[in-house]
Amino acid sequence: MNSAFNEHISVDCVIFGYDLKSLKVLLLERHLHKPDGKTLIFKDLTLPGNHIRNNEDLETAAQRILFELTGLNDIYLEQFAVFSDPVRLDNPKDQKWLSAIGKDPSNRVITAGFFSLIPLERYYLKQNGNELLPDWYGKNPCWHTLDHIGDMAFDHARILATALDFLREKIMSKPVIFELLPEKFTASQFQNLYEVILGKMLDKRNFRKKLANLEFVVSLNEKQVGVAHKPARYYMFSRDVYERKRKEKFTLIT
Amino acid sequence: MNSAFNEHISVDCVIFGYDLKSLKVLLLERHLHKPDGKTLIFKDLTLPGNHIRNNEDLETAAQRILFELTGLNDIYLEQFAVFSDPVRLDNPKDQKWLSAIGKDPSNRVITAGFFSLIPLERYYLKQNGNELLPDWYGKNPCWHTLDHIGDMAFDHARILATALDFLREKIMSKPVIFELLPEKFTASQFQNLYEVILGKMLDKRNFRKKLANLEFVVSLNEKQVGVAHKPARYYMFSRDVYERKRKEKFTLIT
DNA sequence: CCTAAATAGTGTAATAAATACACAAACCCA
DNA sequence: TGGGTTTGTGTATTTATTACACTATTTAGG
Repeated sequence: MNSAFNEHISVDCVIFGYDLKSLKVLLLERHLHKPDGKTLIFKDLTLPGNHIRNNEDLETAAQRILFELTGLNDIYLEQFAVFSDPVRLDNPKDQKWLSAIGKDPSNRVITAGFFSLIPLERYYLKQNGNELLPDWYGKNPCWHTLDHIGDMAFDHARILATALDFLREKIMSKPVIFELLPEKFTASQFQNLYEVILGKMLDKRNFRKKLANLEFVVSLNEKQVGVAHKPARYYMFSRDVYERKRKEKFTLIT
Repeated sequence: MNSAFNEHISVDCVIFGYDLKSLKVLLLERHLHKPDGKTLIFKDLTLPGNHIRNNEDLETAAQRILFELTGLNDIYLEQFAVFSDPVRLDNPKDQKWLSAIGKDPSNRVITAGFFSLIPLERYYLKQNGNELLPDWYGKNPCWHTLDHIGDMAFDHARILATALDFLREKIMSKPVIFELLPEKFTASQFQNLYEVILGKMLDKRNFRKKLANLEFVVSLNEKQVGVAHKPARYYMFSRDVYERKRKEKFTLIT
């Protein structure tokens, strides 16, 4: 048991964030240059990922990657699927790229997809404090909105799509949505986040009625200041209350 | 790309069945004998599993195992988790066993857990038709109820427990429960299956009211015959109706 | 043939949640 | 002080949820 990389297994992280307007995902750039090191053959996007080490499990590997990229180590992380198509690395451009970086392009790699939710404000804090490598080994990490993402490496577009489906289902049954929000948030920000994830508008009054029934979303005696409109009340999520009050609903099937 | 086994990755199948009384899981026996081939060192239970082949993905490998074991190839199968603890094979008895069967006990193996639901009647049809190997290479496959399962190999007890949690969640949101029932079933059989999976009793009248509102569970004009009590009406699941009528409920969080 | 044993099948009243829908209130800025 | 902007609220209707107890239909057995 050592800490060398296991060449057969990798993890890829789909890291979501919310900037109070839209849902974002953190992606890296991949560049393939001609041997002269200058002429660009192609450029596309990848999910942050890496092979696992022989002494770590999948979750630990994903945590490692997240920490390297965001400086954060207490963020929401969950494995959501494994991608094991025997030909998942077999596109010509991916084969070229593997050869170029000195890997055996015929080596089979299976990857576990991890799903992570991060409060963007915490990322920006690290970034503004210069705690993050500005261009991360030339891979230039950037937050992308989900509607115009360019070409992606390997099967990463599929992994991303699967993660998004997973997110949509998850927010309906587990209180994970709060992992994307700042500690205190307004009802509108909360509603908007549901709307951007689900891709549909929700009725404001009915939404707030449901919100009022969520005992674990507690309303603070604090309002927005300095906004050019009626200031909104802040709410926060209480995990304590959630754990105590979660309802064991029996629903047959929905 | 060839069909040799990949020594790094395996799949393990948690195969559930329902005999109209209780929930069962299909397990194999593992025996370790002294080199004399007679004295038994230990005997325990394993989930059916195997390494994947280099030319198949995880799902295909799981299907292969299921087919070998049940003769069925159109049954419900879903990956539910990956087990990647670096020390998952490191219990002394497992190490001994790996050595005894000629494997390198220090080789790391990651396994994907698959979750399968099979209508027991179909299994018994195959079995009674002598289409199944009676003792399956000495591993004596048997359906076990979940309350008294003995010692299990590797981390298989944990995999099984995780699968059971997964099942409990899944039946509340997707129509998978019908995969365990015969084609036609009575309301009581249906309710009992929920009860044994969830481990709690449900109110009969309320259950039937919900059942009546499930448009995709259609009531047949057919009753039990030959039972020593009032014969019950049969129902069946209509996947067609389900696909057309499934409700897109918005629930915030439950 | 009558009875017992077993399970099926049904209704109501009270409470809680879901839906559709429109206008006044509070703040900043110019 | 008026205009722009976003917050925050209520009602009526329909639909689901819960708690709860008795009659009906069949076979088996004396």
